[in-house]
Amino acid sequence: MLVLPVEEQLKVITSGTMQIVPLEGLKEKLAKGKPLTIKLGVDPTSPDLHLGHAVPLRKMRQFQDLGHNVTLIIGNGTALIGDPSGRDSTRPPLTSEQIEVNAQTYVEQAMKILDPDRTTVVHNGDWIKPMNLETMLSLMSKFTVARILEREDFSKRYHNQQPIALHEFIYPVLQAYDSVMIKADVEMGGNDQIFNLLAGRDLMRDEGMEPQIALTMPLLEGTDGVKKMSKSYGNYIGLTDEPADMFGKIMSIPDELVARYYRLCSTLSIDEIDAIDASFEDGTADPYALKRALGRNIVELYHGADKAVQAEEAFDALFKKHEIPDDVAEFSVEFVRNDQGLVYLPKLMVEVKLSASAGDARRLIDGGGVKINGEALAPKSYNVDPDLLDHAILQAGKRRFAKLV
RNA sequence: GGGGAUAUGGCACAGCGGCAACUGCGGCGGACUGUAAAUCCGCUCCCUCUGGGUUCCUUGGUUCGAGUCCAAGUAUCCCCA
Repeated sequence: MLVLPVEEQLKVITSGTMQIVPLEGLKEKLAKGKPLTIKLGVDPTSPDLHLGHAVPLRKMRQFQDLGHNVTLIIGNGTALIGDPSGRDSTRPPLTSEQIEVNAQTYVEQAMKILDPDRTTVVHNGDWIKPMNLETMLSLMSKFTVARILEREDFSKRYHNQQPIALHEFIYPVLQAYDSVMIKADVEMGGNDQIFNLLAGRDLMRDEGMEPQIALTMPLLEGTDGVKKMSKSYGNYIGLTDEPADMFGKIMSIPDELVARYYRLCSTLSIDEIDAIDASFEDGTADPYALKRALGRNIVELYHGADKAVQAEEAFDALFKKHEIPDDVAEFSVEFVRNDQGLVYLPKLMVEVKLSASAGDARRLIDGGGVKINGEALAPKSYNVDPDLLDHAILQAGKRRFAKLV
């Protein structure tokens, strides 16, 4: 299976990667001609994966396609700490049950990208939880506080006078220990993981093993085009997002990000991606067409070809023709009439989840952002005739709908 | 263990004792568009609202009135041990 020469493999492996430390070491490992063990550790802190999580997963898939093996480490042990990487505050702890549930959905979603036949899934709680204090202390003695404090996220928190809890310091130590346990050849991670990955190298060397190669992928920017994709920023594209939603979110990324998304998220070949890159470079690219094609590609990857076509059609209907989508969420509500027999709309909008509060709904109406059956409401028209609302479709802004039944 | 500093709405940063609280970012809505970017306008604690209610770490106190003053507590950071 492993027939490709080292240089050919490197072309695939280096596409889109941020750092490979050290590159020479990777070449040496590849030159042995044996399948390597590629490690990715994941903390099941959130049950939903997004395209940002998919970036390293896709790189792993490329490794698999080159004939290498992947070990996915479910961090049910390390999750007790919560990875401080890139964080500006301590993570809230999770319960074991939450972690189990999250881990399961994580693997389910990851397998949309990975090749299950070449993937091994292990739980680091298996060796972390039974660890005794002696082993623990011996591990911790291999790292110094100054070294750990070098990390940007820690030193930043330190200088910003934000708290760092003691247990957060041992996260990199435990992650490094995982590499020892599974004898990783390459550990992957987001670029914010570089410190943890290098800690793995140190510890492996300490244990007399050949140190792993650290390979990092860039952090994918979210739909706002600025901040890294993250659920808490609300700029994420979830792997389980509905096809139409996923397509729409991809369409809303800034043009500058299209080439990058192709590189990090699409299934196109390296050559095709290089060509797209080049077209952006020399200004011959058609960003709109390329973005649509990107949307199709990504939706197809996670939902299949049929859904991708439907998603694109639904997008056109909604945003080019301004049609009301046919899968609007339905609500059966009782109309509460006032003395004049009218219905107070703001309250109703809260009930059908179009608005967070009545006051918010009132402001939306005043701003001209509320429509009933496609008709915009005049400012201050908070009380409406119930006949108008009968089986009506309410719309808040451009994309939020609710159907009354 | 001793000394000092800080604590304001999603974030950042203001706030002579009369404030639902300056400003920036973010977010939402509208116009323009390719649901992009840029630009312009409006909104951004809750409430059927020309008004009412509840806020500025917590609890007490001073005061006609406190985010603003006092006391205690809590949390974080800094210096010393």
